[in-house]
Amino acid sequence: MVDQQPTDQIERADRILDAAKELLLRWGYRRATIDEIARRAGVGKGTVYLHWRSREQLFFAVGAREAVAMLGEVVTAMRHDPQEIALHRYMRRFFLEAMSRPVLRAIFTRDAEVLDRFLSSPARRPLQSAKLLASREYLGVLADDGLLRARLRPEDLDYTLPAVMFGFFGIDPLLAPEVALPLVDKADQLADTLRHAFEPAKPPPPARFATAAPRVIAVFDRHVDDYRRATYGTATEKR
Amino acid sequence: MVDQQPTDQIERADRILDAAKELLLRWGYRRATIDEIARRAGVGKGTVYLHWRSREQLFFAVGAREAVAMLGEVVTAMRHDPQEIALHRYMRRFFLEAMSRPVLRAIFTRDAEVLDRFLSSPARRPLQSAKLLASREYLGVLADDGLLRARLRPEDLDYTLPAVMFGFFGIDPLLAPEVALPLVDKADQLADTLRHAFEPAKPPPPARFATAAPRVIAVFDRHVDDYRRATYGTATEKR
DNA sequence: TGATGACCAGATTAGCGCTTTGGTCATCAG
DNA sequence: CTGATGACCAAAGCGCTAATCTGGTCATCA
Repeated sequence: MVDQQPTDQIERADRILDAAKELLLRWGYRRATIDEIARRAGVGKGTVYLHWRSREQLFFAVGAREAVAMLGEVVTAMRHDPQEIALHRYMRRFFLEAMSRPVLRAIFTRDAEVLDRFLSSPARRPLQSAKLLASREYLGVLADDGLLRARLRPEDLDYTLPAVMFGFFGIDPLLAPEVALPLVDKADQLADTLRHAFEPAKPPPPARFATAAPRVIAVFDRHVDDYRRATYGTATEKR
Repeated sequence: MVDQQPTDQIERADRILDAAKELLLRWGYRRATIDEIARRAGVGKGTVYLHWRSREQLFFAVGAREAVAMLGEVVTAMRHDPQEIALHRYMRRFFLEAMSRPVLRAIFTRDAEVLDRFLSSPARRPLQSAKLLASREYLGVLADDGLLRARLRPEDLDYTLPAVMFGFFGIDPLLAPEVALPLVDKADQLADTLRHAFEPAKPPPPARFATAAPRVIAVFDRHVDDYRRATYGTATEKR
């Protein structure tokens, strides 16, 4: 921990992030101005720039904070039941969590109404990266412990897994309304698809999950830290 | 066959469609004007409207003609080797064919540069419909002949299959350049994914494909007819 | 010393003629 | 008489300018 931030700084950052999130969801990225965000957070505009380098970074932080919350749920579930580390279980939860959080849903469904030009902003990329979805380290642990299909190398998933996930996140507006499914059913379909496509045909013994779980959890804990730093960490950084 | 069109009418329609396709690919939907299309096809503007009700319908016909060509290849392959009717083989070919034909590639990758506001035109929908992708009838035949995974009903695929396909068609611009794959490798990944996700774990005996092939081919022949009619058929229809 | 908001340049929007274009139909050629 | 045409029209699109807004800075202040 190099530069732990004082609590009141974190609190102020949270107030600003709350205001930014609120305005983002109500008015969309374009109309959520720094002036209005600062006003609602009860701080001066300059103060916002004491926390984040730019408007883009501020909104990235909004997403990063949501990612922290989501991954927190994921890790909690994994601690409670090691089988949750299975790719299809993780992705099922990821899908449900992401779709239930308006900010993350906007990001993962690429909602142009909400995100507007933030969609094509480089600052958004880390929020949709392979790291957030399923990092190499995570997939490496699964592969090492026989939790992926035989002859499936982790790098095969670099292309294929994002393709499938992107499909499930984005397909809705393209389907006729009569094909609509409850969210949970979509998540189940996704889980089924991933399990058959990428996991061993016969379910691995529970012991194998127990073995792998600590390492998986360590990986995710690290990711959570990364995103938490990205949320608050720019304030004291040098330019 | 109610109103078979004279050959010279078909030829003229093809000339117009050629010009429309050329301009669509070179200039994009927005700038491909009816005037210029008519000029290049060597006909008066009014003549275009003797074939299609509107500009949108004309461009739909451009896509429908491509679909006919693509499905023609598919059917030919199926006649040559009954195993081609397998979902993963069909979709592999579909993906490769669609990605190799500029018009279809623009449609399936939702290329905004080329399609512009044709993207949100209702006339485009039948070109991306479940029918073109994998009709209920086709999936029904597969299910009846044991070519789908046990306990997988065709209607389960209504949502899931388009989701996966859409993902593979659309993921490219979202991935880091270093993850880029040759087209054929993407098609192979897609085929692998679909086979494991939706087909029986042990490959069905060849005889089963031979049995099912004629019915599958009949289904596709019907779809080809539908799209062919959609390509040329509006000329003599009443308003 | 940390917070602020007046300030500025550059980007965005609104207003407004001018041009382009999808679609029609009176006219004409064969 | 039939099928093809292009002049024509309303409406949408475009380019231009002036006026407004907003991200980001920094001198000033509590």
